[in-house]
Amino acid sequence: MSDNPIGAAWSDDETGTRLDRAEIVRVSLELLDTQGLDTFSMRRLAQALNIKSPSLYWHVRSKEELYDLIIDTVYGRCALPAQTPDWEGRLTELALSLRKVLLDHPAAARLLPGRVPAGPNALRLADHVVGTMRRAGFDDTYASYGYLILHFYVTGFASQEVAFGKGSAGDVRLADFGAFLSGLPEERYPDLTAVAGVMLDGRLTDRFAFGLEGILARFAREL
Amino acid sequence: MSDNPIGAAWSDDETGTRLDRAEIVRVSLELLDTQGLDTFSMRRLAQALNIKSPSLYWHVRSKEELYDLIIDTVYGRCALPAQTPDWEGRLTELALSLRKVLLDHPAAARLLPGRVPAGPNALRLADHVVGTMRRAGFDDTYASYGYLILHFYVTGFASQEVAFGKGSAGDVRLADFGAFLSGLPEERYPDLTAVAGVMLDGRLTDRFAFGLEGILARFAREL
DNA sequence: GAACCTCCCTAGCGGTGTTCGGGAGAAACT
DNA sequence: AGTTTCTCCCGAACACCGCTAGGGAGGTTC
Repeated sequence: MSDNPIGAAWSDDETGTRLDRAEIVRVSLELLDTQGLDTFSMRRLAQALNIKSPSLYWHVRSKEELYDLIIDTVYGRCALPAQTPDWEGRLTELALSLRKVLLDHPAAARLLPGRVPAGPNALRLADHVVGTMRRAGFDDTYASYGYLILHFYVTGFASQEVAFGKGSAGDVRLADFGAFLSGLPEERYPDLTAVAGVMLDGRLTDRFAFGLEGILARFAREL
Repeated sequence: MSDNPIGAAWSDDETGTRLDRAEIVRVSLELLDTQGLDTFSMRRLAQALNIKSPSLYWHVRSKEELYDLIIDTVYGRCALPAQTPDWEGRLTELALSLRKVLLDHPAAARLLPGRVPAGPNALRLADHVVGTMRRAGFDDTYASYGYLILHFYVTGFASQEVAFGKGSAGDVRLADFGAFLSGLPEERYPDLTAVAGVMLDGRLTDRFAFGLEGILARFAREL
């Protein structure tokens, strides 16, 4: 009956596809991307799935578990770079692409802090980082350093970025914050107000890469 | 009547002190430190203050505003380092002490991500960072780089740290996470499981300082 | 004495995550 | 074929949440 074009059309329009965790996460992410985190609730999610909210708890233990699933799905959208001997370049590429994925789903990125990334996709990513560093010559201690510091840096940076408001070009803009700083009393915050202007036109990608470069260079010194 | 020893004793025990925003924030922080963020609510806070929850809204516009006040109070506990020509040392000291302050109030630190630090204490800190870098010879662009990157790094790191659970010595322990990693299937995450052991005994302060060192060194190259 | 201001109250609205018990329908076993 | 079991969804309800409206007691100011 799935060959039936009518049935197929119906199942496309009316979400006749069987409901499972993957579908729940998919719709959740869609809802988060379009409506934001603040209005997200189990009842709204259920409504989007043509279901009542208690039914969700058959598939998911709690809202927290759902959040974990959502986050790991986002992690899964981050492609692992190809295996090249240039460990520094690979880690840079990985960090940049993970940040980009997180910024593509700012509402989901807000879920990140306060959560330990223990899903399969996050672990696969962690394993890749550790493996890259070990194969580059780092011992186990520094390899674990590398994973933790990079993880903290990327997720911390990204989650802070979304706090400043997302811009149109996929890059966060500091316009509002810059304007706010400009309006501060000059005598109390002389240096802040002085640099408020240049904060306006900053591309955070550059600053992210700048700090990342420093961290990786610090690791390179230990080789 | 405040001279009356009986009245004084009563006002000590029964919190007869006048209620203002500072007192509200003080009790909020106390509640957060002892009970955690998850059980914190306006009703519970009101109960701890011997009032009913609607009365809070006379002093505070919303729960979000209260959170802002709490966070800025925590920022206020971070002492600014003395003015020395060693900008790198000063910023290191500042970053370390800010992180320590945040980890001293883990529940409050969880409020940090998703929030722009616009309170007076946070701004004073920002001004100090920017001023330090400008006086060290950085131009306005790099000074604003410095503030943003350091802010993102410190707050991101700290808020991620509390997610991994706080240890007794004021330093976060990764014991649980390390044990979790050890239990993973070796064939799927070969490198992660291999380094799970050394993750156990890691002091996150060292890793925090390690990454910080790299970031600051990257800035030093631009001088 | 009247008007105002400060600060707290009761009552209640609309929402939340979550649990409980049940029930319809498909599947599996006897 | 009948019975049991399993899957998945539902209605009702609980306890709690942030927050608002309206009011009232007590002090301060004209």
